[in-house]
Amino acid sequence: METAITLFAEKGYSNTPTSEIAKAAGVAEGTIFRHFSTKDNLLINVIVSFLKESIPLMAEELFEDIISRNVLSFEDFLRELIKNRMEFIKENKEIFQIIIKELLYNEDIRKEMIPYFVENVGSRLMHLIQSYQERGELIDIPSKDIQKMIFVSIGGFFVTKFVLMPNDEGDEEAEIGNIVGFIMDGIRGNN
Amino acid sequence: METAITLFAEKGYSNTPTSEIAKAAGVAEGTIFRHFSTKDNLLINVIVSFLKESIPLMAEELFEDIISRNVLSFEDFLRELIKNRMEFIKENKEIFQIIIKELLYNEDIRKEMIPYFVENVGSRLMHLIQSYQERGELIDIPSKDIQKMIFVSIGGFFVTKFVLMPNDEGDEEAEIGNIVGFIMDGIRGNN
Amino acid sequence: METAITLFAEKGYSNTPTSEIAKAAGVAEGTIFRHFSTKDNLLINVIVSFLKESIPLMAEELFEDIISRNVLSFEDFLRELIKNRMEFIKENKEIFQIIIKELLYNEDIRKEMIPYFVENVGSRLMHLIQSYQERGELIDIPSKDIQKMIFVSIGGFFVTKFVLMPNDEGDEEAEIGNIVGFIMDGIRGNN
Amino acid sequence: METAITLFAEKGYSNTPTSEIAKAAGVAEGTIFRHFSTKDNLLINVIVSFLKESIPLMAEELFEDIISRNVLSFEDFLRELIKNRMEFIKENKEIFQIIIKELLYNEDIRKEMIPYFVENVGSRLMHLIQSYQERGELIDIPSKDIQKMIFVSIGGFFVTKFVLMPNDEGDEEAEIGNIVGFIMDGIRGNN
DNA sequence: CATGAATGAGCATTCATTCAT
DNA sequence: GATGAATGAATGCTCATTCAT
Repeated sequence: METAITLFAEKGYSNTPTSEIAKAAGVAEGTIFRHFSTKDNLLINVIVSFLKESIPLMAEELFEDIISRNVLSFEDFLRELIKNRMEFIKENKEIFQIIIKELLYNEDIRKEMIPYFVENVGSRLMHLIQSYQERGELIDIPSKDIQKMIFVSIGGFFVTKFVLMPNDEGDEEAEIGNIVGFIMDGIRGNN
Repeated sequence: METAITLFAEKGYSNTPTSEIAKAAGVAEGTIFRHFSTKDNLLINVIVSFLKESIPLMAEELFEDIISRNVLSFEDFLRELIKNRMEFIKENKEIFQIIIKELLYNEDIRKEMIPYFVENVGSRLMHLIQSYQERGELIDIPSKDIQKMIFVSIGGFFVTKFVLMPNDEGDEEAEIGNIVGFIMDGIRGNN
Repeated sequence: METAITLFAEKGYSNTPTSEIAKAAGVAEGTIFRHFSTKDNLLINVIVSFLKESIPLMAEELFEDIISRNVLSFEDFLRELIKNRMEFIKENKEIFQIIIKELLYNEDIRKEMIPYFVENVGSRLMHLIQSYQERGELIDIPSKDIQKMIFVSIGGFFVTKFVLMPNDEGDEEAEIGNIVGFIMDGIRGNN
Repeated sequence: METAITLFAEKGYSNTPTSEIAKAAGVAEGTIFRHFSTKDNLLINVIVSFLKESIPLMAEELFEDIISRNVLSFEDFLRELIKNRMEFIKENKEIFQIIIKELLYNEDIRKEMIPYFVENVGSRLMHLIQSYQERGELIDIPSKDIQKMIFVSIGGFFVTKFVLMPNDEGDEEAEIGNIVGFIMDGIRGNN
């Protein structure tokens, strides 16, 4: 699976022959099929086992904690969320690239992943947004719209940084500051 | 090329055999290769000829006009920009899907398109942003950062709407309002 | 198709790789699939096009002729039938072997061929038998039973001669005499 | 071996993976190879151990008995033979199907089985025929020819009934009567 | 300039067989 | 003796590309 992740990330799923995966992994081609039965299944295994690990973790670590303590401002929460996810993706850069690519390319994966993500992450974020809205920290528009903006901004940021332009180095601290500022206050000048 | 666009959008470039394109287009398979010499080249032709048409148009129509007249607020400009591009993408939904998909999947295309786009659209937008910054309408951070936020927000919005979830109908007017509001003022509550 | 016939007859359908057929036929492997799309389809083509040629021929040449003239004894008819079919099978030995083998091995082919054969050959033979029965030349048991005996005897004879023991040379004239005598009069001694 | 018999009969030898046999038999795949060393060898074991059991039995039960007592007419002997073998095949339907199929498909098996069968069953039958011929009960043609007719008729009957058209139910008593009558007296009318 | 048959490298998958545990 | 993971050669099939007509 590790070898597959590396190769899929490099050349894309459908441009990576199983023979190459086998050779790179130092096993026979048959072994791959004994374990995963299908090349498609290997991809799904790679993705699912990553998500299974990462999404609950993310949910636990961040949301529950924060909600129960109720200590942070939404702005601080956002910063923590982005920092935390950025570290995570940096450690799992390759598989993140695969997921993003296949999300667009592969309808089956799209159909399975989007609802899974919305359900697990979306619903928690939504509650959080609502509780901050009640305290007046966030604007009073449908929480679903706020959530969507946040997803698009953070997702777009990560996709740009890790998939579209993976070679652009930037000052991460500053980038995070920028995006948090942007999500919170937009770009309007204050005169 | 029209047939190719339709099929590439439907099933993805690498899952569309040239034989199928030929049949659907009512020509012989050889004819495709006489004109484009390579399947890759057909894809590039499709994308490039679309961009050649659309980007200058976009540049002319919007930027020059606006800058010379100097009449709109940045918020109004943004709204016009998004409306205009939304119409355009709606009319060219299929090829937009292709470009987004291949942008992620195909390194060659990514390497060719991103600089082209940055140069043609980015530079103009940058100037515009700077002139609005000078008037104090936009915050005083590096104009490049502002531009990036705007790209990510608008791009993410379009990708979500037309590629990731093409079946979700929504109130467009409201959506545009939301995103413009978000880009300008973020999500912070006003108490 | 000729090459396929030879190889299928030699080693059996499922033990003959398409690669070998291609090589032996002096064409590329892809060419086989361009024409027949499937290995199964190649087999079916081989068999069907043979049957299409042979069965109507057999029906015309023998039955109609004989019935209309009404000249032969059933014994003479049998002799003619067997002689004629023997020549035919000798000319098409290989494909006969294929058909017999696959008839047993391949349920699909069995399900298609038996009814086809019964309908085309069986019904004509049945009428003939009945008309000979009316004249008292044949015993008075259900014509279907007579037909079945004849099929089994002639079929068994051909299968033994051309498939099971293709290397046993024998005096054909005598063999035919034997089998006609056997079908007509059995093996009972006359004391 | 029992599991193999069932599966070989169902789908044919070469369409039955050893993995499936192992699973259905509730043993590990390696175990099959520990016992039979080769898939081919498993088939041969299945067939040979069946023949070893059945042919001597057949020889003993029928021939010796009959010859020593010398009581039956050949017609009665035939009837007994067919009845007896029919029961036997009904009890071993699956393996009979396998043997018939592989007899045609597999040259090695054909080369081994036909001589074995001829030697064990053929020679005894030949003697029997000769003794009946001496008494004038059977026609005076080479006993080998009579034997061949009988083999083909009975064999063809069983193959049709149990392999080609295993779903056709029929009145067995009548079928046996028909075939015995046919072998003894043929189909000629008596006027 | 269009055609479409031919090509053959490339690929996912199967399966009999081996062997360390 | 049994196990079952690993093996890798073999196979049916696909598809971009070529080229004679």
